This record gives sequence, structure tokens and C-alpha cells, in this order.
Amino acid sequence: MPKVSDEYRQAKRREIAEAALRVFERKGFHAASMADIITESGASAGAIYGSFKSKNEIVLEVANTLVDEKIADAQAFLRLDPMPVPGAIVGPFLSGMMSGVGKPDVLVQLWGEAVTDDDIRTITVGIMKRITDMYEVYLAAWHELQNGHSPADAVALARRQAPLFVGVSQGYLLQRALRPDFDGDAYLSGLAEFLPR
Amino acid sequence: MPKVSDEYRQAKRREIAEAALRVFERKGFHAASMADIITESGASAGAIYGSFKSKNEIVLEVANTLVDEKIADAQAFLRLDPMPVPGAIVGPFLSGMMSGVGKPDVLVQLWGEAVTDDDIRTITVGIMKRITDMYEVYLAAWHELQNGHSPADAVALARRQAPLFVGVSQGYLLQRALRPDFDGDAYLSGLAEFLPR
DNA sequence: GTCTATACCAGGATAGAC
DNA sequence: GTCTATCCTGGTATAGAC
Repeated sequence: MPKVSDEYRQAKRREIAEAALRVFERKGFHAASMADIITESGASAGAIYGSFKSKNEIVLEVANTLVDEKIADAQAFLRLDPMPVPGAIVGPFLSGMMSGVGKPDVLVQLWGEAVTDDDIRTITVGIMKRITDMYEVYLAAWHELQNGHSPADAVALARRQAPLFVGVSQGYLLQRALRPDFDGDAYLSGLAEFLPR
Repeated sequence: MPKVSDEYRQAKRREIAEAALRVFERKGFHAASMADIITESGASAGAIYGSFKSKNEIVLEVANTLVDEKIADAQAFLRLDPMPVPGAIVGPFLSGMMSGVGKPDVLVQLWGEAVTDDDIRTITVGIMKRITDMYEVYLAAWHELQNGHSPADAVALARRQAPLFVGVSQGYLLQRALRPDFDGDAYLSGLAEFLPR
């Protein structure tokens, strides 16, 4: 297969996936029909099925792409010098997480979907693992450097605490997505009061 | 309409709703077909449509019923004497929340559905509000009694902190539903370390 | 009120021309 | 590779008998 064709293929996939994401944000994964994606992308059914095997494959592509780049950004933040305190890391992580994706809605939909769709679940759990690891690495470093724990203790502590940071972040995203009156700043400042400063 | 008929009607609705819940747990709201509910409940299509106007009405009924009783239990716990410490309230709340519903899966599905379905969203947000209020009432009391804050300060503090307790709980349910390797006890003991004891 | 059988439709996927 | 038109499945809801 020629080089040009391959580049083109990738570009087309991306274009369709982006259109699909917009539809998913509006309607949700299920309610979004191929007709919607056809309209939104401007491409035809034939063109789309030339790039994707099925609607489900589009969903997977979108889900995969969605969070992927964000995590790198978030990790960069945690390596800042001076090292941020635990009370100040969740907010920036969440802003990073939501940049680009204007609304956390699609993430919440993804969680719901993951309960019953094995492919989506695999992707979603993979994302959660990576985020947990990210917090864990940061916390281990912090406990060791700022708190004087031995490396082993620091890691053990971090491992216990990381899922909690993940949970608090998820709770934020969920409430932001669903409650019209959610006050994100209050949430984060409330959090900071409980965490080491 | 005669008395007997009405009682019967309620019982029938309940029976169908319970069967539907079992199907939803297995398959999710969308993947569950009327045929599934017919099989699981033993009733026929005609019987079901005699009790419910549509599949969606069944979903709403299930969602409504689902958490309703649990909240009362949870509230009772918070009124225990001696008053439990904040570090020890989330665990019991979650156990209460999950009793009966073996798995938190349906809740997570509900959140995902709420993003795009207005009826489900209304129900879900209502539930979240009530749980937030519950934590808020407890926290206000605790801050005032155990911590010596003025009533006004206690309420303000509680209002800021309650959504955080909700978020942590939601994070727990989400991770429990999706991560096969989730360690709930570690999560809760990690949490306790950050909260007043 | 409940049964079986079925009408009816939405929507994902494909066929065949270009 | 892409277009339009269409097939076909799966699924909700109803019709009509009991």
C-alpha cells in the first residue's frame, strides 16, 4: 500500500472520529446514529465504513483518543519544581483532563458503558490504572522527599492513597457533569483543607 | 376501580420491576430487551404493557426505587450515639448503599444514562442532592458539637465539605464497579487517615 | 388482565455504480 | 475510496382472542 494512501487514511479516520465525538457529546453513544455521524462529518456511509469496520469501532477509537494526550500533560505538571503539595494537585489535573473536551460528560458516559461493554471496559480501566499510577508516583516522591519516609514506606503509603485521589477526581467530574449547581472551586478548596499542605 | 385491582396492580408492577432490575444488572439498560424482561419475569408482553406504558417507564421505576430505601438507613446510621467520626462514616454509608443491590454497577450505568436522558438525570441528581444533604447535616452537627464551631460556621463548613464526601463515595462505587483489583478496604482506611478522627 | 402473534420502525451495515 | 440506495435484523409496542 502506497505511502500517500496511508496518510490519507489516518487523516480520514481522525476527521470522522472528531465528528463522532461531537455527536457523542450531544447525544450519547447509543442515541447517536450513523446517520448523525454521517451528517456531522459530511462523509457518506460508504466513506465511513471504508475507514471503520463498525460503529463500535468508532466508539472505541474515540474513547481511546479522548484521554490519551491529557495524561502526559498531567504527568508533566506533577514533575514541576518546586514539587506541588498534595492539596494542590487535583485541581490542575482536572483542568488538564477537561481541556479540549469541554465537558466531562463523555467520560461519565464511558464509565456507564464500561459496565456492560467489555471493550470499553478494558479501555476505561486502562485509563484509570494509568491515572492511579500517576498519582502514586507523585505521592511516593512527595512522602519520601517532603515527609522523610523511607522509600518502601513512601511507596506503600502512596499505593494506599492514590485510588483515593482518583476517586475524588472522579467524584468531581461526575458532579460537574450532572449537577447544574455544582461548585467546583468550593469542592477543590474543601479538599485542600483535608490534605497535607 | 376496585380495591383489589389496585393492590394487585402495585404488586405486579413491583414484580416486573424487580425482574427488570436483575436483567439490567446483567446486561445494562440498553442491551436489555423487552424479550429479556419477559423471560426473566415470567410475564408476557401483554401483561407487562398492562402495567407499564413503555420500557422507559420501567427504567424510571427501577431507578427511582433503587436507592430510595437505602438513604433512610444511611441517615439512621449518622444519628448514632455516640456520633461517629467523619473518618468512619463513608464505609458504613457505602455498605448500606450496596446492600440489596449486590453490585454498584447499575448506579454507574445510571450516571452514564443521566448525561443524555433528562428523566434519568432528574432522578439521579435528586438522589445526589439527598445524599449531599445527608452528609451536610451530619457534618454540621459534628463540627458544632465536637469541634466547637458556631452554628453558622459549622453549616458553612459542612456545606463546603459535603460534596467531597459524596465524591469520595462515588469514586469508591465507580472503582469497585469497574476495577477487578479494587481494594475497597484500603480505600476506606486511606480515607480515614485524611479525615478528623 | 393476560396471552400469542405480528405490525412496524429504527438503524447498522452492504451492494453496486462510479 | 466514495457515493446512493437499500437490505435486513433486532426490538418496541399493539391487535385481537380469551
